[in-house]
Amino acid sequence: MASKNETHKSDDAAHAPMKLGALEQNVGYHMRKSVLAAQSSFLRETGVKLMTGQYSVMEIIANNPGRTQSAIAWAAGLDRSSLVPILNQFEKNGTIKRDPVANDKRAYAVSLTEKGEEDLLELRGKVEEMEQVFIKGMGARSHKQLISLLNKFMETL
Amino acid sequence: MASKNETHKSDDAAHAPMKLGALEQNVGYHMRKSVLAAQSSFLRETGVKLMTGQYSVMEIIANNPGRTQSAIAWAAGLDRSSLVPILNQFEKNGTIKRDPVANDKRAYAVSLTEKGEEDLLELRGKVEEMEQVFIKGMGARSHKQLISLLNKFMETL
DNA sequence: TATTGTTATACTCTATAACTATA
DNA sequence: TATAGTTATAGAGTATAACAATA
Repeated sequence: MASKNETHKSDDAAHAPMKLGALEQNVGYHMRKSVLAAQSSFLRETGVKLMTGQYSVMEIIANNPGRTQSAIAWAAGLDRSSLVPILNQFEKNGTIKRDPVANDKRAYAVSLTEKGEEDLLELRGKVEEMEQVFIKGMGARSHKQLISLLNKFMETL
Repeated sequence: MASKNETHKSDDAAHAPMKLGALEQNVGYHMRKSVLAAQSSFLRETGVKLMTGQYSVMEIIANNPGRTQSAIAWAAGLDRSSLVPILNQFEKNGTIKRDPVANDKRAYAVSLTEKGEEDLLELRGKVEEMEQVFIKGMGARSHKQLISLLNKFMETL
């Protein structure tokens, strides 16, 4: 940020009384704001600047070792082509490996390396620490309910 | 998307059985996925490709006419500099105008033009149509609760 | 000195289309 | 013909730093 008055942490007197109108009942607005706030909060607390979705991709690979890139992209909600640079970076870092698939020479079986497993453990620790802040802040019940309602929301799309 | 098997609308047999592991209890993952899904869903239904936050900025201006760019940026969760190209575009389209401020020659009082009001009305109609799909899909009670929980979530940050 | 708006710049994230090598 | 991965390319969307004008 270029100045200090633009974070939502401090509601500056000069800005605070802003009306939202129709935005107030708009799920998209609240979700977008929550995501942005959560991202900068995570960066602030952990110092880790996550490439959006990087952690998600790692968890998906960890939980589904040996799957193809297409399957991973699908699970992450990304295009095949969008996953390529992410996996290239991971491979370069020694986080993942691409093994040949038995009966299909076009595809790769993607999995975490040992280093990848270690990296994930560390990253997951930080993510879960953050999650605990949320859980304590809003209550375990609300936290659980929020996830449940987000899933319900996605089902309507 | 480059192929048809990567949308979450169709859960293709080849991809469907993917485990999420720790992601399952991760609010950020679910929020991010919801936002992405909602965006592409809005594009699919309305054909309107909204610059992220464009609608939000219009509503903020409409509900707080005459405020400065800094105040608007703050309310939208953006940096001052990030708002400039958005407002330039709006000004070029004849959506907003920048008037001088009485006692401060540095600042502009931003407001919608008549055309801007009309544009917003049309856009708001489409957004509210989409919102009705959500409300019908998940139930008015859950919809309201989701917004409430998102606000609660943001307070923890 | 501090603030408003702006510019210049750069980086992240994502997609589309076309290519290659297989199937 | 169709699919898996890749490349080349482009376009949002955002931020930081530095600047001119003004406070």
